Amino acid sequence: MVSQGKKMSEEILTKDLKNSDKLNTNDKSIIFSSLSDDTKFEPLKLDNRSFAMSNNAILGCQPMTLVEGKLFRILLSQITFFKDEKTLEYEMLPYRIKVQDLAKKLNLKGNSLYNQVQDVCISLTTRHIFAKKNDEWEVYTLMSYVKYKKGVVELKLNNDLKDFVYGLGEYFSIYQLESILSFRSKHSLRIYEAIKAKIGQNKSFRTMFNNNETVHLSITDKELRDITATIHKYKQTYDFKKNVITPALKEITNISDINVTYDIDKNPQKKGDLDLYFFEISNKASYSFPNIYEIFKSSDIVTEDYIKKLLFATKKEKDINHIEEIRSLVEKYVNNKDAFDKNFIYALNHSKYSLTGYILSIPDKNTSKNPDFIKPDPLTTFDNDESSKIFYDTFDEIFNYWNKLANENIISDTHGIEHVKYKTKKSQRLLKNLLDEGISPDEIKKGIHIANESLYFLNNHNSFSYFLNAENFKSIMNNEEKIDSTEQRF
DNA sequence: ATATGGAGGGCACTGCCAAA
DNA sequence: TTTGGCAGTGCCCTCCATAT
Repeated sequence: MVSQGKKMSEEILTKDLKNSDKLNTNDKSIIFSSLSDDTKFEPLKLDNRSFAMSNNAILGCQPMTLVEGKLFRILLSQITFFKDEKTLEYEMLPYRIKVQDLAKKLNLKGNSLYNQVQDVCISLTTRHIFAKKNDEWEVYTLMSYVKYKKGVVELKLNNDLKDFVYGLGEYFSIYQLESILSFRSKHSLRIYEAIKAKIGQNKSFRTMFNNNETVHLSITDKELRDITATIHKYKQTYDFKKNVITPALKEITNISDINVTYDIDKNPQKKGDLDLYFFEISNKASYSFPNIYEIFKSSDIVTEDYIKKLLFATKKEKDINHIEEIRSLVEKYVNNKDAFDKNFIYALNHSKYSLTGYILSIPDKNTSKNPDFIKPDPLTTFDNDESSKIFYDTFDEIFNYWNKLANENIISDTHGIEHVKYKTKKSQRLLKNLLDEGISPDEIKKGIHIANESLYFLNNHNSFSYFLNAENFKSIMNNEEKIDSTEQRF
């Protein structure tokens, strides 16, 4: 079927998907010979982080299978940007992941996991996104390349996607990956995304949805067929409803955070109105999603990567230099859900100005433009003034020791004493947890010293708050933190 | 135009066995 | 033990014949 030799890789990349399952792709030494050992990469982390996609992309046409769609979204959820020093352009990093881990995430079963993963990765390179607006249209291929070597696949998204998928649209949508990966039908996935995007880009829909009110929106037949990539399929409308819309809405209602039903216009004024579907969407009250607060609540998840992603999604790449400040503010709010939701998300949605500057103005009610401004409450409570004083004295002692070491050593100037941002309520809360577990201030200072000595900070876990996290602290004290060369970042 | 009940092809999933 | 091949099963997706 496939000729042997150097032509093979070329053939695979240009092959029509229908034939890809018949390819003999076992000769990895030929196909992947160009993968060098020292290729830098960002490890693909398999958690439940959200991902962002512009509404232009969501409402466009994405013809691909269910598994391909899931893999694409896993990749989107893991995007990390780096700045090319020469061109000053931002590029998306390639990802590497063990085949086993990827198969697990994609819920692939059976024993030929390597072939299944290989097949879906290769077929993804043949896929594209298509968006049309009036008489303009755009098509993007998804992948730059896919490589495999020694149990690890390396995937790189097409760098041009960063504008289309991430930045171009005024609106973007954030979803939790977990729900997306649960769908068993590709139509469910796409219709769900479209509904969320349409709610997200309309202010009154958004408000109603967040207030658990029922949202009514209409989608034309044409639009729905674009979204589901069924424009030339299901010529009988009834079939389309029966086999696409109805099952998809059923699955969405069963699995996701929303309930959806639909109806058609029973009394059309004009003939064209026959093509209109009316969707009725309600928020499942018990399900808090998608929620940036939840994402940021854990210090383990407030990563630079995620903030970068939000910045790109809101076209605020310039603010990347202020990630630490943003993170600091997040930490300040992190125990106050109302303040966080109202203030931070407001800033995110009103990114007319510099996002950083705008967010940083929020703590001052006088300068905040947010009409619903909520001043965050004190985050730590004590029985009496005396216990409060003892705690804050202890905190100052630890904090000053941290800064003393930072000033004397070469850790990083971001830990210098001028950066009082680390003296946040969150840090205080974390310290309180440590003290409550019976760990003495002296032991904590010893931990700072050990961390400082042990190259720990080189492994990107270099914030005061991270250090004070009980779990992280214990692992440092037990010397469990190891520098793994396969997990270095740029 | 709406509704019913499929066929059939392929996708997703599973288990068994062989090979390395 | 890990990985790959393969066949069987059931579901997803699409299309169609027929009836109301």
